[in-house]
Amino acid sequence: MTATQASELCCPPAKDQADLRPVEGDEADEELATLSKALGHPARVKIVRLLIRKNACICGEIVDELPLAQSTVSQHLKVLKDAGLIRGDVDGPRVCYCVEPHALRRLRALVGGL
Amino acid sequence: MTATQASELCCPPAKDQADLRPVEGDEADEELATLSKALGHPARVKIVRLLIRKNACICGEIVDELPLAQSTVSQHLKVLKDAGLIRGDVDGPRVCYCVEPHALRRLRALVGGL
DNA sequence: TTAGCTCATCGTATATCAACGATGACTGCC
DNA sequence: GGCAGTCATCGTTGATATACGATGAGCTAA
Repeated sequence: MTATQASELCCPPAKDQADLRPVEGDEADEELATLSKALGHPARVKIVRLLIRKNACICGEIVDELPLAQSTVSQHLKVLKDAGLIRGDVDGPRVCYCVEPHALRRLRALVGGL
Repeated sequence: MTATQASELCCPPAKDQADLRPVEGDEADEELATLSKALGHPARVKIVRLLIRKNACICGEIVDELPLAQSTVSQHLKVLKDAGLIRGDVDGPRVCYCVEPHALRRLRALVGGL
């Protein structure tokens, strides 16, 4: 791997433990709304896809892939992080972003529960 | 059925034809963002659930179920309708709302495609 | 026709979002 | 220490979103 490629710095194999929280009720509604809102912008959808496709991604790589300023991308990353959809691990001067697989599973469960 | 209950006025059995559109690419990203954005508010999640649970629903019933003004609910319904998630059929002085099953399936496919 | 009911739309106020450039914090290298 | 690179945050601007009351449009029944 090269220095400009994200690696296994973050994103551990993610032990698959079941999520036993209900997919209905007020809390589930809030959760689904929060996750949906985070995905409610094309740029953020693209970011999530990018992170999935490359498994992990340095912030700079994401900026290169999108027609947006670095500060704007950083803002979108913050929205996704606040929603729990992605994680950012500091790697020296860089930050390695990756998706939170359990959050994605949770979203699928909530949407499937509709 | 009583006058205050939604019936089979709208929501036909919905013939199950497969959706062949891709779950990736720019168009899919826009679509997922649009649908997600529409679900990105707790009140709208509750509305969708209500419509699913009752199969269909008169606008007034929805207003009764939510702690929001009628005009606000109407606005949320418009957002959901514009996103294609629900449909509203006029029934005399009332409007019968119901979910668009294919839109829900499409959302599941798009989220599943992540 | 009139009255009443249901719902959409308008107008408005406040809050949040989305985008950018500029700046600051932090790291690693010389 | 000083410098370059990477990314987050700040400050700002314009656009949307959210909520409400008030009003209007359309139907039904009297």
